[in-house]
Amino acid sequence: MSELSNLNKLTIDFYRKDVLTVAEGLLGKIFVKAEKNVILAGKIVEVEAYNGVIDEAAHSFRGKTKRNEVMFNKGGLLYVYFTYGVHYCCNVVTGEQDEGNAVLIRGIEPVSGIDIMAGNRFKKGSDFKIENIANGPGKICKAFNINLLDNGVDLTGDYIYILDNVKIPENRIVKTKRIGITKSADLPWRFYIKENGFVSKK
DNA sequence: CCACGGATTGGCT
DNA sequence: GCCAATCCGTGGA
Repeated sequence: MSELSNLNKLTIDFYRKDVLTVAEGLLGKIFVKAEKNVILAGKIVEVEAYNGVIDEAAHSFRGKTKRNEVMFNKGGLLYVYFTYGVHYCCNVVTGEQDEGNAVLIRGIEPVSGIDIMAGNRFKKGSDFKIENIANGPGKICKAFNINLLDNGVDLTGDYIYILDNVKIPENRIVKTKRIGITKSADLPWRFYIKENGFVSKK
């Protein structure tokens, strides 16, 4: 992969597309959180698409609420939600106003600020595997220190953003059913990079 | 009002 | 493999 400084930030055009197109397109891109003194960054290796119109598993399916209102904006925002009373998960809002579409980020391969992310995830001094830092949606938010304060952040800004990178070829992408849901469970809307060790589950 | 379960994770049996 | 953690949205009484 190129140096991060050589990569361009994804622009609004990327996000205002169909949710499945954006989901697949996000694979291989570099998710970045620029904190005061450190850059946290990693390659997106696993995602799931959620559609507010035809997908009962989407938070937006039953209409706008305080929790999910960010999902109904135009694409290009970060949607963060709190679940199981314990974890945060982060999503990329896609498409047009009031569609309620978003892509859940489920797996990230750490690239920069790895020691900081490990510190966010594990007790100081404990042994860990780099593969286990951000191989799951809750783990990603812990590693990147993302919470409800970051809900609605503009991804075209300078705080949390995504860098363009080489497109993952179609034959390197695995498409399967989504994980951990019971409604609309058969939709093949999970995408991950084949044989990548930072995917949450096989 | 109350009960239930969720786009999860990690610890313990 | 099982289950607690622990908040909040949803649905039924």
